[in-house]
Amino acid sequence: MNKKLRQDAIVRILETETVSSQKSLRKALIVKGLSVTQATLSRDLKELGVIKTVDDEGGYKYAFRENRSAPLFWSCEVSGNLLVVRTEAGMAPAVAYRIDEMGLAGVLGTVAGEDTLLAVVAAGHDACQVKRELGARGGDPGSRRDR
Amino acid sequence: MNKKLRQDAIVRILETETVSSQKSLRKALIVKGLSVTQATLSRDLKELGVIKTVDDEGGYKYAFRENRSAPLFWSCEVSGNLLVVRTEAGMAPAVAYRIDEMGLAGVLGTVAGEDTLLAVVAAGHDACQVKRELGARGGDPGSRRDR
DNA sequence: GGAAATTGTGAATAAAATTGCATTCTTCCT
DNA sequence: AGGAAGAATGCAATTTTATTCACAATTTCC
Repeated sequence: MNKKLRQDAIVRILETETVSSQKSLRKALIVKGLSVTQATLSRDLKELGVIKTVDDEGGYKYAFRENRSAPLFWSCEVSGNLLVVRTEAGMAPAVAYRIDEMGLAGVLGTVAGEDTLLAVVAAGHDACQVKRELGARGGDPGSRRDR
Repeated sequence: MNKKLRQDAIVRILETETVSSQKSLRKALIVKGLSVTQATLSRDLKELGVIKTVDDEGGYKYAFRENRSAPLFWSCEVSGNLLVVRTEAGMAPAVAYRIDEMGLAGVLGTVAGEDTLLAVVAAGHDACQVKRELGARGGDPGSRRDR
């Protein structure tokens, strides 16, 4: 029952050392007292989303899958004819710009603070519908998950 | 000497189809009239920065390496005690925020427009040095290159 | 122009990764 | 506790990928 433990160790190793094969990763784990077969590593790496990439100039190197297309914003709530969109600190203006660019039907305009922006929905348009539109194009699927 | 041609074909194939092994990629190429060996594919893929990732739930899939950590800004020039940083449209405030966060020695503060920001360098500090510091942490290495 | 280096490629082979299967642990239920 | 169901893992076989070697084609330099 040391799967979690082992995978954590793998993450730590990949974060610090440069590993270019499952064989050498296995060696590194054994040093840490974790004995596994290469087969298990293959499964672990797949599970962890670890991929073999090209190390600038030369060899291969295991690394984490890039934060798959980072979400544009963190959340979006409706209040009356307003959409309240929360973003990463400092990103609100940029996100507002993006939303403007989208040209979503029903969005009259946006105003951005630092980490929050408001999008004003035109009368006769359903703010919730707009929210859905927006969500489909870049909302955070689930909560934050980086590495 | 159809290397370029072949690699272009590979790119096109990977963009449209889902490929999970070099063998099947080879088959796809042969269909297009391009005959190559797996060995060459291995080399091409490495060269193109194509990696084997995990296709959401289940199998493997070849894909392009993520735009390796997109550059924070496009350019940065020095004028006297000012750094003029150009960014993607709408991103200047966000980038300014990031630069503030970095806490670079010698940067007194930043002012952001839409796609340009100024960083004011304190007297007694070398703006060029600051620029270098900054460049090391997110400038665009060469020009834009997405896919 | 021609020798020398560089580049591109396939065939063969080595190395690495994945998978099927059997076995061992874990959980959960009754 | 007893035991079934499921998860985890090793081992072995297989598949897939990377690399080595040899040579042909191309480019680069006198």
